[in-house]
Amino acid sequence: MKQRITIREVAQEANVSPSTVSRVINGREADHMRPETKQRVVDAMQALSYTPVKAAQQLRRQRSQRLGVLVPDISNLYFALLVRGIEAEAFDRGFTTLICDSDQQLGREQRYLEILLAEDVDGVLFVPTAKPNMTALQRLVDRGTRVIVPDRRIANLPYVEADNLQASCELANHVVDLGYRRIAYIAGPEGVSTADDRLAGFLQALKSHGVKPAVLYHGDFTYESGYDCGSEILDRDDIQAVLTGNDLMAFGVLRAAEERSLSVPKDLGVAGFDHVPHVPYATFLRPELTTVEVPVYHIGQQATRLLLEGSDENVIVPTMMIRGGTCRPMKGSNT
Amino acid sequence: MKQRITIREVAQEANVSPSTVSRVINGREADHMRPETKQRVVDAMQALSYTPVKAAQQLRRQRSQRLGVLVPDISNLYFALLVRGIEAEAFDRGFTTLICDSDQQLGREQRYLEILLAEDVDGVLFVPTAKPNMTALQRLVDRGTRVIVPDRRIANLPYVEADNLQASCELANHVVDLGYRRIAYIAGPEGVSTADDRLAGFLQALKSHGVKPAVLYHGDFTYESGYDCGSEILDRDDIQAVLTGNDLMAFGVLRAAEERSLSVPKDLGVAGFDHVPHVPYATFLRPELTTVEVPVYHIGQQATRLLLEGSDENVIVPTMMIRGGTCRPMKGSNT
DNA sequence: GTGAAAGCGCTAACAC
DNA sequence: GTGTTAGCGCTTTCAC
Repeated sequence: MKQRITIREVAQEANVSPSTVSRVINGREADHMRPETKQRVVDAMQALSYTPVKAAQQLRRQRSQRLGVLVPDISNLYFALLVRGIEAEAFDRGFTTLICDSDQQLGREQRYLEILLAEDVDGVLFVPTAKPNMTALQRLVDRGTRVIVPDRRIANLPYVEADNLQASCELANHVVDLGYRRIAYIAGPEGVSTADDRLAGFLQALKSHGVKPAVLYHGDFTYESGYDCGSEILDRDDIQAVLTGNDLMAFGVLRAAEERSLSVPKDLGVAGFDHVPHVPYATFLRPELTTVEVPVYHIGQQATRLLLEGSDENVIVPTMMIRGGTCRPMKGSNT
Repeated sequence: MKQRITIREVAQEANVSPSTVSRVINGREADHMRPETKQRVVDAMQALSYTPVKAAQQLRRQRSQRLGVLVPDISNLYFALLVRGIEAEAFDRGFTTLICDSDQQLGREQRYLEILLAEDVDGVLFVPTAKPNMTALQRLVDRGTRVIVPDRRIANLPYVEADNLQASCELANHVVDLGYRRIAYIAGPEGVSTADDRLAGFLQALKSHGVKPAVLYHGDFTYESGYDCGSEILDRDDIQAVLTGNDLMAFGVLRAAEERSLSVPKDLGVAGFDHVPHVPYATFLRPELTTVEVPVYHIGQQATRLLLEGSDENVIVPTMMIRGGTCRPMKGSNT
């Protein structure tokens, strides 16, 4: 267990003072440093394979070059892709990311917000589970930590999200245009902006066509809730199409349809939202789902960029409608 | 932007010295602390909603209570589940995790190993992309950082993995028992122990039955490589079954089969390995795949446990064979 | 039982 | 241009 190399030893090796080494580390050669001095330092660092100790830098600088990321479930592909977008952008800008998984539990979420506070992160990307815990969040904000909300809207925090309302509206329009009239909807959990917006878009589209929603359920974005609500809906026996707040619930509906020997889309129309399983093998899903693609990776990148650039603006990213394996861009998606 | 609360202010508020506060923070009341003193401190911490600054603790203690996790791709469900297992176990033990995504690039992997060194993590869970970068790794080990390898074997580092060889062998036996004889295999990338072991198990099984592998390809665990190799294999027109090193490549083969109007399993047998898409909607994959379930989440937990308990033993976890929606435990899986 | 004091490794005034 | 010095917030001997 080798002893750790400090800035002093590098200084000694290079025959300079610690501050000079520090200047090199921090690219402070702008203050007219003699090139040969710098070279000596660089060589010494190399020779000793020196790496500055982050904790010491952090303590001194009062900045960590570290971002906190708090998501409900990282093994949910939706969030995994979001995290990858964040991570990629942060890495490019020399930041590391502290990724935290609240596992959908408010207790853990709260605990993690406290940890992020103690960890002294320079910024936080926070995707709340449901109703976020405001007190813990407030303490972060009060300390001057910038917080941004990817894929959601809460409180007065800046956000980056897809235009869920608009996209959901277009999707519903499409379904009505296809001739479906007795349409059921399974929304996501109330209070989550993505769920609320998608529901609102659906309702708006139907209203504009003078069609009344046949029945409305609230699920919780899980496969199981889609299956449960779907089962109840299909037992009514008069529904022509079911739309859902996300793809996972739509899969639950498909399962319920299959159990009733309903063929999709012949006997029943089904549409989801978010197009998460855009992994290659999604092409093997039978039947293929009509849905809207939400560019989560891009949302992650964008949010990180805004966070690090200190911008406070809100951003809406474009979506794409997916049907029968073909995509057509939606309004405003020429970016 | 409120000013950060320090241990001194807590001390002042509680009318004690900083050292006493520190003793409370670190549960040092074992050194016979007067209960009322402790209470005063606790109250003061509460009142000021004080959180110790991690960087300072870390600098002083020379330990970070932080684990580094380096994986090839976190949006790959396989690794996402692994990471969740790690994260859950670490969280329970009061450790935070620094999750790093090498994006399959050796350069990034190297860079991240250096970052983890500087971050002063107490341990590293490292899933190398392919041939790991030994120099960077060595520096970590030399510094006394414990490194464990989940789901893989490299160098002389302790590891936790499934018995890929045994499971692959049983799977291949099953396929032969079903009557298939002209069997092709698409292995994962050479040098990755999971890929090598699965290939070895396959070969061993066939040998024991006196069956010669019809043809052997090496893919790289991606869907595309499965599709490419699968296409070439199926163009030969004499293959009865294709086995692959992981599920993703098997999906590529399914796609190739579909394009040739081959029905699975009627015209062609296909089996994968790892059973990653065990999300609910995997039940909608058509056709359903025969495969082996690798308990990655559990591997992550186990590895973290061993890492934190300072154990150097290697662990093999049991697997499960999946066919037609039913599971039967494999040899030794009574754990 | 509790306090005083000395740093952990680094950066940033301020000297010179 | 480069060195000296004083901490960042905490833990941990060592006193008493």
